[in-house]
Amino acid sequence: MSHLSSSASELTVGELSKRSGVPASALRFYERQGLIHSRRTNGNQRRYSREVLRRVAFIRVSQRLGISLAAIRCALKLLPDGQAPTTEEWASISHYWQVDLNARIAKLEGLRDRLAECIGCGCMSLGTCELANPDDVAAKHGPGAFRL
Amino acid sequence: MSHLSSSASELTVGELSKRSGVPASALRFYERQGLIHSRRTNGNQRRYSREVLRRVAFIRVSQRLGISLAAIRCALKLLPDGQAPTTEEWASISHYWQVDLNARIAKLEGLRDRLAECIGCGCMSLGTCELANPDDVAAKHGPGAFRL
DNA sequence: CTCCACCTTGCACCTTGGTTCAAGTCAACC
DNA sequence: GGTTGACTTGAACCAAGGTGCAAGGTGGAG
Repeated sequence: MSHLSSSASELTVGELSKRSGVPASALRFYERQGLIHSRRTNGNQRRYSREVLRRVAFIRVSQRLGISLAAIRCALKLLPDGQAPTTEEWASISHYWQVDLNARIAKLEGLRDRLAECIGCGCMSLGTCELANPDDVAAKHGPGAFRL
Repeated sequence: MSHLSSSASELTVGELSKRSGVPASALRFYERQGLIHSRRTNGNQRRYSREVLRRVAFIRVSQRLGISLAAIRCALKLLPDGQAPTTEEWASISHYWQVDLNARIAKLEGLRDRLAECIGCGCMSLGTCELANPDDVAAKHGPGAFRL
């Protein structure tokens, strides 16, 4: 057996790193940001419970979808304390992520279509072009995705 | 007449800022990044030729499409020295931007669809989920056609 | 008890796209 | 020539999402 048991009920940060594929520095960062939590040993070392593994998986999947850590933190706050999401909770949060993805897709499609028009008109005239004059000034505030 | 002529053939940074709607600090930044250029007066002040106005418009439209300044700089390097893009050149560059937009849209759609599958399966299991394994690492040596 | 791998902390640094500030200079008008 | 607003520079700072390092502490095996 190895030196820090790999079958213990709790994980060290290094073990969590290996098993999740996430660098330990990132895990410490997530903890500072309040996305995951750990217990401390007498000697001040982190010990993670097994459900944190699922929590980290959730975080990485969400990030891969382009969700910010701030929004992920908001989502995780909706879950029971320190628990990994159940299947139903995961499905419910994923629904928000889907709405967000669809909104981003729609936005890009809108831009693409306006660009197509714009190529035809060759405008670039700063006063008249829709692309040059972003009307939707409000679109850039808050933690973006996830305004509940 | 105002203090710095607003009808001169060259523009000061403040005039360019007002006419383009881009903060002077951003214009200086673009110049440091090599996206726009200026002549200097004896007293070391910037003077922009009028075509820079169109160049800045091009930059802002491109940014609005989600193109990075680095990519915009590459695009602008394809143009004649210090000239604003002609209509044809603008159309030709815009085609690249369209390809880029379509690629981003396709990527988001792929993620959305995989998320939809994933919600059904409730996997989150780190070893088998496609969303959790961006590089297809797990897909190769798994039990065959089993996906998700 | 020793050894050594692993852990702890804080701090500095990276990228992108800028903003803000302080100190000093230029140019136009009177 | 003097006033005043616009201009110049570098440096510091912001957000996000981390990485890397140095100095020192922990903990399990032998």
